[in-house]
Order: sequence, then structure tokens, then C-alpha cells
Amino acid sequence: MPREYKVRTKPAMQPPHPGAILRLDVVPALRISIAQAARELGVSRQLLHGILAEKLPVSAEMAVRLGKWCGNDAHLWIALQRDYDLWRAERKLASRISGIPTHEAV
Amino acid sequence: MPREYKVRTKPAMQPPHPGAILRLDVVPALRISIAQAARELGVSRQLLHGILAEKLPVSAEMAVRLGKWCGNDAHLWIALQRDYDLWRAERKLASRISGIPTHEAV
DNA sequence: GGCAGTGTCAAATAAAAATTGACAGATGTC
DNA sequence: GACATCTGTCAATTTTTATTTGACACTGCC
Repeated sequence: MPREYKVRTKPAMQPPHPGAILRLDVVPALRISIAQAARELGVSRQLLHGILAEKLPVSAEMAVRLGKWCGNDAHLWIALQRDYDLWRAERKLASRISGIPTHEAV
Repeated sequence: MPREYKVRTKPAMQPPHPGAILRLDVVPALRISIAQAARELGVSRQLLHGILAEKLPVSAEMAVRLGKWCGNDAHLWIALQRDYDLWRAERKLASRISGIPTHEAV
């Protein structure tokens, strides 16, 4: 009787949305209202709300604003977003990528 | 007579567009036509041309395709693109960014 | 001459990013 | 109680980005 194995190719762990870091760590630490933060960042209140609710992405420009605003490199924010995007894209394309051949010569 | 100093805050070196890596390294190494590559990747020929010409970005989905196609992690491609995007965003927002206050408490 | 490829263009679509205006509800304060 | 400010969410809209399609002139090759 051949045994079945489940092959795990990827950790399949969902990376955090940058909004989660902002919501759970940054905003509480700064003790600032969302409305005020949006004003300081120079974006609409709704955009910031959307990011905090993990419904809108941190764009490159937003990452630059956040970097200046909380004094840490913009790379942090865009890296978080990028990992999140990649994770979603992998799942979205899962069926289609199997049709793409792999060239090992690189 | 007070002397003037030029302050360099950032390396200001433009990161490469992922299209440059594809065009200079990957495609020559694989010895494949652009048209054929586009077919294998499942995207339009013009989109691939645009990326190779550094006029169109490597999206998250495109990074996944490229990762599968040339056997290296999709992270490489999206990291290249995001560094490029960030570099452009920093320059685009340079004037507006100075108006954003910095909170050091993070 | 016909086939495959190249690089670029314009037009069209589709999808994503961001703004504006509105709403009901919470909380504080004078 | 009325005012101001904030909250979270909604819908409509605008702007921007990503991608496709179709076309064009040109090149190289059997």
C-alpha cells in the first residue's frame, strides 16, 4: 500500500500587511489620531484608513511619506508591502504558473 | 569668508531597472527570442518589450512569472522593481517630503 | 516571396490608487 | 444641549498604471 505524502513547497505563511504594523505598533506608540496623521502625511484620511484596515496598499510614494513621518527608512514599508503583494500574486497565479517552463541556465 | 559645503544625504545612485538585468543577463544567457519568451511567460510581446526597454515595471504577477521562468525566486525581481520605484518616488516627492514632520518615538 | 522576429506606435481595456463628499455614531468640552 | 473633533465606512469619481490588441516598417533567413 503506497503511502501518500503531502509535499510542502512553500512555508505558506501569510506575510503581514504594512497596515497591521502601522495600526498595532506605530500609531499607538505615537499616540496620534488617524485624522491628524493623515494631515501630517499629506494624504486623505480615507486612504490612511484603508491602509490601516489592510484594504489598500502602501504605494512607493506612501512608503516615502511613512519613512519620513516615522523616521525609519522607506525601504521597510515597501518591503512589507512587496512581500504581501508577492504572496497574493503567487496564490492568484498558482494555476497558471505551472504552465510556465523553467530555464535553469541562469 | 564662510565656506560652502555640499551635504550629501543619500548615495543618489540610481538602482537598475529589472528590465536591464533581463535584457543584459537573462535573455542572452538563455539564447531565446523575445517573442518566444513572451509566449512562454504567458504575456504579450509588447509588455515584455516594454519591460526590457525599462519603460514598463515588473508587477508582482510578472515577478512570479519571471521567478518560475528563470528558476530564481520571484523576490529578486520584485525587489529590483521596488528599489527602482522607491528611488523615483523619493525624487518625485522631494519637495513635498520636507513638509512631513518626523516622529522619533518609533 | 513567405515566415519569424524586432522594435515601436496608438487605441482600447481593465485594474489599481487616491480623492472627495457624505453619513451615523462616539467622545469630549464649554 | 450645542459645538467641535474624531471614527469607520460607504459610494462616486478622477487619475494613474498595467496590459492587451492591432498595426506598421524593417531585418534576416531558407
